[in-house]
Amino acid sequence: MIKKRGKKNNKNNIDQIFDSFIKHTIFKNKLILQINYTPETIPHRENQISQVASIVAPSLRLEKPSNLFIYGLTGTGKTLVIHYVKDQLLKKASDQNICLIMPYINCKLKKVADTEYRILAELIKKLGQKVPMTGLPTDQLYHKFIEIIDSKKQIVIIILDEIDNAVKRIGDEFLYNFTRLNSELTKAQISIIGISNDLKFLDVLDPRVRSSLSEEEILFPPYNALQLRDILKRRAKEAFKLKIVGEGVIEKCSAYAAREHGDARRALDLLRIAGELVERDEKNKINLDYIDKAKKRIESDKILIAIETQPKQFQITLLSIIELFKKLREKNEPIFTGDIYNFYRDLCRKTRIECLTQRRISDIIAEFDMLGVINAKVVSKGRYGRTREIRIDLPTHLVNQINTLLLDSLNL
DNA sequence: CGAGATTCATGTGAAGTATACCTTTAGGCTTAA
DNA sequence: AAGCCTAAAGGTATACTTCACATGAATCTCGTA
Repeated sequence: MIKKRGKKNNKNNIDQIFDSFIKHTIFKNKLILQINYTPETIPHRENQISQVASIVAPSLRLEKPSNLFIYGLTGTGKTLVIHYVKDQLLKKASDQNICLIMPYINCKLKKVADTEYRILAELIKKLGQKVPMTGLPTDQLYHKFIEIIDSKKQIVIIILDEIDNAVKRIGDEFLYNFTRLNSELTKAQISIIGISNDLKFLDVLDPRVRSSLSEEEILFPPYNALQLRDILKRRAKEAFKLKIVGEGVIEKCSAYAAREHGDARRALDLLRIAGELVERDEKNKINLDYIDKAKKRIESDKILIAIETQPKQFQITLLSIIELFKKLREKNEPIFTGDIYNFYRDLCRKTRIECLTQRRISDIIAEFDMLGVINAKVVSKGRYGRTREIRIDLPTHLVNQINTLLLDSLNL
C-alpha cells in the first residue's frame, strides 16, 4: 500500500524511504510480534503445557501416546503450545536417540491440505518424499505413507490443525482411516493430535471416530484482559526499542482483544501493525490513535488477502454480489441467489468469460459465507420459493476496496 | 375461517463429464558386445 | 540382447455439469360453521 509518487524524483524518493527505514526503526526485533514466533516461555498456559507434555511423554519410551484432541477459540494459544511442546519433545527425543517425528499439517490451507488426498500428500511431503498432486489413487498414498513410516521402529505424532475445517469440507471418514492406520503398522506407531477452533466440533463426529480421536481432551480457555496485558507487555519489551510504546497502549490492545473472546493473536497483530504504521509515518511513539488505525487495517487486510487469492470464478461471483449490493445499499434489502446468478451471467457474457451453472454458483456463494466475506442465510419466502438471503456486513470503505481489487484483478 | 394442498425458486445430493495428471506397458530405436 | 525412450492405455482427483428430488412458508382451495 505504498503511495505512488511522481516519476521525476523516483530514485531520490526511494533512497529516502530506505534511509528512513534504516534510521528510524522503532523495532528491536519485529519477529517477536509475528504470529508464528514461538517464545521461550508461554505465560498463563503452564497448565495446558504440562497436560500436553504428559500425554505425549510416553513416546520417549517408544510407547504410543494417546490420541489427543485440543479445542479452544482462536488465539488461545493452542497452536503455540503444540509447537512449543513439539520442539521440546523432539529435542529430548534426539538426545535420547529415539525415533520420533511429529509432522504438523494445517488443514485449512486451501489447495494444500483441504482434501483427504491433499492432506496425505502434504504429510508425505513433510516426511521428505514427493508425490504428485493428482493422478494417484488415495489408497496408494496410504500405502506409501505406511511404507515410509513403517520402515523402522518409531513413533509418529500427526498434528492436524484446524481439523474442524477439513471435516466440515470433506467429512470425517479420513479421520476414521487415520485412526485405524495403526493396525496396518508393524514397527511404527501413530497417534493423532487434532486441534479445533470449534467447541462443538466433537458433537458432529461419527461416534467411532470421536471416541478414538479424543482419548484425551484439553480445553484452552480464552485469556482474560489481565493475562493478555501480561503477554503483550513481555513481547513488547523484547520487540520494541525503549520508550516507544505509549501510555495505555498495551492496555487498549488487550482490552480490544479480550472483547474478542480473548484472542491473543489479534492483540499481537494489533500491536505489530500499529508499530508498522508508526514507522511508516516516521514517528517514534506508538499512541492510542495508532491502535485504532491498526484495528481497521487488520480487518480489511485479512479479507482482502483472502479475496485476492480466490480463483477467477469466485472473484466474478463476488463482484456480482458487490455490484448488486451497491445498488440496494440504501434500502438495505438482501440479495438473492437468482439475482446474483443473472448478474453473473450477464457479466460473463459481456466479458466473454466462460459461465458456470447456477448449481455451482450456489456452492461458491456458500463458500464465501464460510469465509465470512458475506452473510448468507437460507430462507423460505413461501409462495415465492426458497433461496439464500445474502448480505454484506462490512464497512463501506472496505466494500469499495474489495470492489476495486476485484475490478483490478479481473482486468475490467 | 381454518386445515390441508399447492406453488415457487432454489437448496441439495448423486451421478456423470472434462481435464489434467499419474503409472504401466509395449513397441521401436539405439547401443554395446 | 540389453537398455532407453516414447506413446498409448488405463487409472485417479478435482472442478464442474446434469438430473432429480427436497424444502418450507406464503398462498390458494374448499369444506364447514
